[in-house]
Amino acid sequence: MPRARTARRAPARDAAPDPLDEPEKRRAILHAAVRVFAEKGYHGCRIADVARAAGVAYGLVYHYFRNKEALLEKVFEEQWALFLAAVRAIAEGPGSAGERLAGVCRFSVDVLKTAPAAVRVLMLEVARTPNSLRAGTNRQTFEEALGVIAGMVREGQAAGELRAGLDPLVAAAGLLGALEMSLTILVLDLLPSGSEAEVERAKEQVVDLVLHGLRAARSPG
Amino acid sequence: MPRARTARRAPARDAAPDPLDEPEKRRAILHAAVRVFAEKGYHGCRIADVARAAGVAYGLVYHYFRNKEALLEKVFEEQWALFLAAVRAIAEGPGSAGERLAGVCRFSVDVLKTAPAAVRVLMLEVARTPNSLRAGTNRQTFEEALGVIAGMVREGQAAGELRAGLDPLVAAAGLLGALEMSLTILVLDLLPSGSEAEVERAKEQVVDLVLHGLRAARSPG
Amino acid sequence: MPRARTARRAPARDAAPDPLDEPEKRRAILHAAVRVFAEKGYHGCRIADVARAAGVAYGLVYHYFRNKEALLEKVFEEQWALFLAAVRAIAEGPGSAGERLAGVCRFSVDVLKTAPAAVRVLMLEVARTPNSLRAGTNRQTFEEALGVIAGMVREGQAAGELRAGLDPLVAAAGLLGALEMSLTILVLDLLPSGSEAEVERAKEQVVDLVLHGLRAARSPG
Amino acid sequence: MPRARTARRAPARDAAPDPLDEPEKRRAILHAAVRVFAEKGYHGCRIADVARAAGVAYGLVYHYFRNKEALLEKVFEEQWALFLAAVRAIAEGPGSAGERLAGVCRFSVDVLKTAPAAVRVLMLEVARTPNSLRAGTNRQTFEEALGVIAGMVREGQAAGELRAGLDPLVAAAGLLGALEMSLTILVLDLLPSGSEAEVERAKEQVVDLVLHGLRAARSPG
DNA sequence: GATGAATGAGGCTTCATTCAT
DNA sequence: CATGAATGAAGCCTCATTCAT
Repeated sequence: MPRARTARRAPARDAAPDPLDEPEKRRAILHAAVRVFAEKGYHGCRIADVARAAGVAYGLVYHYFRNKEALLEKVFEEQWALFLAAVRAIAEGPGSAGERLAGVCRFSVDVLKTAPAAVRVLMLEVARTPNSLRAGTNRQTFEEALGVIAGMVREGQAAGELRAGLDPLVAAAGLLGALEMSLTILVLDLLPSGSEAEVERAKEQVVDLVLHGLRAARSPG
Repeated sequence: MPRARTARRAPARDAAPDPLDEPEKRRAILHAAVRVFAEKGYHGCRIADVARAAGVAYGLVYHYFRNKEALLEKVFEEQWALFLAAVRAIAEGPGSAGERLAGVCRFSVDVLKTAPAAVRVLMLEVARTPNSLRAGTNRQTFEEALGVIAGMVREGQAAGELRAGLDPLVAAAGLLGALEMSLTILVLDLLPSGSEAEVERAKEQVVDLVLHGLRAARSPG
Repeated sequence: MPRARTARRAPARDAAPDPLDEPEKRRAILHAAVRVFAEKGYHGCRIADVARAAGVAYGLVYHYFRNKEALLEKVFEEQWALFLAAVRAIAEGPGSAGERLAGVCRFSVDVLKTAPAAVRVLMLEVARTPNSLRAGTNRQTFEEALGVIAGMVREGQAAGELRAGLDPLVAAAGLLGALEMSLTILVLDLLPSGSEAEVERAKEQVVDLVLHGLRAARSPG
Repeated sequence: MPRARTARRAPARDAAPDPLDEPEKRRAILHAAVRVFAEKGYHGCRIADVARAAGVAYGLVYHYFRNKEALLEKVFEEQWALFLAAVRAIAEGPGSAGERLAGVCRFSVDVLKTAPAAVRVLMLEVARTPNSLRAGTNRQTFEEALGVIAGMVREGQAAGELRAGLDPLVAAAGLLGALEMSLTILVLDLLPSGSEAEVERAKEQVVDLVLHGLRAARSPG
């Protein structure tokens, strides 16, 4: 009698399990980790904090993840994967390159509203520890995101819609950077972001900045 | 009995001493801290690492700085102060707003070539730990830099040189962010940066991107 | 309703079950434990290691044994019981005391060839942890073995075959000790023990040493 | 001004410092470790126990020793070094080979009276953990001791004083083993060892056993 | 000033053991 | 019987910080 759906292979500590089959508590731990890392920072929190936030026993974290760092990796991996998937969907969707790049910006700001904690982890912690961006899955995922965006830039340039001469990689990095720092000052409340309208406005500002740059259309300079 | 010339006010742990009178080893510690923080990150290094790199006993670090965090603050303070001073000099110098903003970008990339470690500290660690940007001198310094740049944007807008409608703060953040991420991919070698010429080219790309944005001047879109 | 043949008394955790009726997996666990304890030592292995080696889930170990220590006790008990039974058989068999003691030595070395892991457990772990020989079943079993051998010595002394004046207990301990250390250097490969012949020779050396001592028959001393 | 005697090189965690210059507390820790390991066994004690017994702070143990295992190694090393030195002195001293071997046995038993804790560590813990005798300094030291004793046996055989035909290594191992097990039963109080006289008697028994073996001089067998 | 021995709290990690299925 | 997810106490080790010299 095949115990099909319930068949659960060995916990496979740290390997990404089939989402449909993923133990509920493993997910709880990952969700809690996002919140806790976002709140107190990777170095500022203890595994115990994550476990408590997840409502599980201390040791269970180590049942599912090799150690604290592996947990962080996993969190990054998942968050970036989500982001990357969305960016890909936009990149492969309809619209001109400029429209799609604008879409990426808008999406990013929207996520901030929906899941600020996740964004903070991505923004404040990802890639910020030396040797984090420099190696491993994170770097790879980051490069992929960069590549997808650079690809859009390239398309736009080929279509004559975007300015030629710009290195697509530099452009992509600039876009992500501008995006990130803008989100950061939103997160840090350097910019008024209380109301829906304010965030909406900030969103268009970012889009505008990245697409049109600073200079006035018919600048005297 | 006045020990006139040697009269050194109480070590003034952690206060910035008169540069001319600053003990050589205090300076050595600060320099070492920049390198070590850049190399291994604040949390990834021990006071002993800094002391060793400075060639002093680690007790001495505590002679000059209240604790590890105070040392970090001081490092940030100095690095940002240098950056801020340069940005201010450019901001108050000659040229149109656009030219001066371009100057800031060029200066930043140049610093990277001269002192990559210092830049990495600024880029990777500053403001990236939750509660670090959110409070303290760092945030203040960051806001100042943001303000100076936003000021230039405002001037440019007033002069009709830069596009009105853009929030100067968002623009400033975008500029810093684009700058940072571009530098980051340079640092991470995602962009070829071996030769002088390559770095020079990257520099102009960044300037270009920030000032003109992505869209072609007479885009068909 | 008597479940006659299948009637298995409550698992009787840890009690030695009727050998004929012993669950196969219980035996597998015990066998695995001998190997694993021998390989990594009691403290150096986890219950999970034993379970894995036995090919069962580690929960099952607790089905059959109260805890890790009880498992160790059981392993010792079985190994020593086997050894003790053999020694007893020899002791009660034919031959002079000297011949029988020689038989014990020969048997011991032979076991090493057959089941080196089991010997290592006996040699390296038994009784070596403070409080292990000092109390519990192990000590008792050890004392029994000592007693049986001392008995043979006593018989030999009574028969005038073995030197009087020697404390039988000291003699028994000396014999076991010499045996153990000799086996140890075999196990550790301090002595060439690759070939059958070499082991055979070592065996006779040990017998010789214990029975005749070091001094030459008509020593000048 | 040369600070000759006080000149203390870097702590050299774990390296054997010049005895004359060894920090008092380092010595205290080593002494305490011998006692505590002997009392509760390596696995049965915590670093905190050692620190408390030594009257120092927890962390100081790690100032002088890399970790718990390194501390154990050091303890073994020192104890074996002392034993080895004594054995060497006896081996190189006057007397026939038999007399000197007897001297080794007597010395060993005497040490037990003087420093039972140290002996227990040597007896019960040394070489008893798998992979302890098998590698590292311990094995080497053990082999040396074995070699020195085997050397005496060889001399005795050459002089016709000891029985030829015996493998010196087996003989040395047998001697050490008999010695150890005899000491063990003394330590474990399987043999009455309360009074001075009893221990003295046991000592001669061991000497007798090892030198003359079990068999009666003119055994009927 | 300078040194590094000494301190001890904090936190990660392990792993024996329990228990629901 | 069998499984392995879940628990949590225990203990090793790190490292910021203090202090006597």
